[in-house]
Amino acid sequence: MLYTVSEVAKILNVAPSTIRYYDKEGLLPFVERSTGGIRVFTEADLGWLKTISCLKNTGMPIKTIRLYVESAMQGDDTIDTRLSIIYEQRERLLEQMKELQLTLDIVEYKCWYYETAQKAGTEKVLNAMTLADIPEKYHPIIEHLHGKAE
Amino acid sequence: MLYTVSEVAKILNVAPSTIRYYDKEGLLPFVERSTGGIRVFTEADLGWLKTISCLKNTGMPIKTIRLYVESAMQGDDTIDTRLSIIYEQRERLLEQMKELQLTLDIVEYKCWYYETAQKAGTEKVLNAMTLADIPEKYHPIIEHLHGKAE
DNA sequence: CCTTGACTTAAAGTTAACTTTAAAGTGTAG
DNA sequence: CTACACTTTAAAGTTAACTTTAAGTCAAGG
Repeated sequence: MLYTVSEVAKILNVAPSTIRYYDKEGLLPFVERSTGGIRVFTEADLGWLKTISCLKNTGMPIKTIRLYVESAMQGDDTIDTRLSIIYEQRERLLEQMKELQLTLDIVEYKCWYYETAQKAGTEKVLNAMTLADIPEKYHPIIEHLHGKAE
Repeated sequence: MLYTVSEVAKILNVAPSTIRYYDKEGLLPFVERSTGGIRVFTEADLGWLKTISCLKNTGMPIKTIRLYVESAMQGDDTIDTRLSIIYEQRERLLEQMKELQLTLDIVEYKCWYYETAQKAGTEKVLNAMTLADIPEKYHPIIEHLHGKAE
């Protein structure tokens, strides 16, 4: 199965211009061209693009992705380089997981907060509460924010 | 306890100019000034800033944060608005969690891939492998990428 | 009082990641 | 063979989120 730029773009849910931009930035050195100069994507290319898309969506800058892809093109001499890029990315992902979890905790507290305010029709009921009135699972996050609940 | 711009910046691990930029963009309407016009942050302001920082770090655009903060300043009439902003953010966070988990799965597979290549000194051993030679836990991710392993 | 370091603003500059535009070429269906 | 949708490129434009600069103001120690 072979794909055009637009088909690949549709699968990855991005604009065709984005794919061309990635190519121009050296992220897709493996993509071949037809005799007329048109990009032809293979199934394997699509696998690469899915990986690239994931790395980009979780914050790896394009320059770093290029370094990784270029290394992979150069073969066995660059295994160490690629392994260390991947290790670093794993660290960053675990960091991001933690940040995401903290934000989710805050957001779930806010959900409870505004649902309570909505039922009462006012935030006053919440300002009047002490810690004892607030479900225990929200206590750590309130402590984290450390000021009054908003 | 009161704080200056630089102190707050240090606590949140950002540049002081970033805090001033957030203020200019209307993210900090609650921050008061000294008679001389210098920003004075309270403990409660810091709580706000931690929330804002989390929302921003998990991809909420500054315009949306402003909408949320401005609503909070307007009191009880905006409880519905704020609740829906928070619900939407929760959706986005759960989406991000999924994307992050997928990327982490890919990255862990790559760790195994390059560690194996490193031990052998070449990627050839991996190209020669069939699915049966690869630990089962990586099968779903290989299927997701669908092309050959890189 | 004066120095010094941190604060203030407005405005311009930077960077990353695209997107748009324009002009031209490709490939396929009728 | 021609029409037409889709592809190509280079170059310019856009947007978000800061950062830097410049010119000035504030506040605490000596």
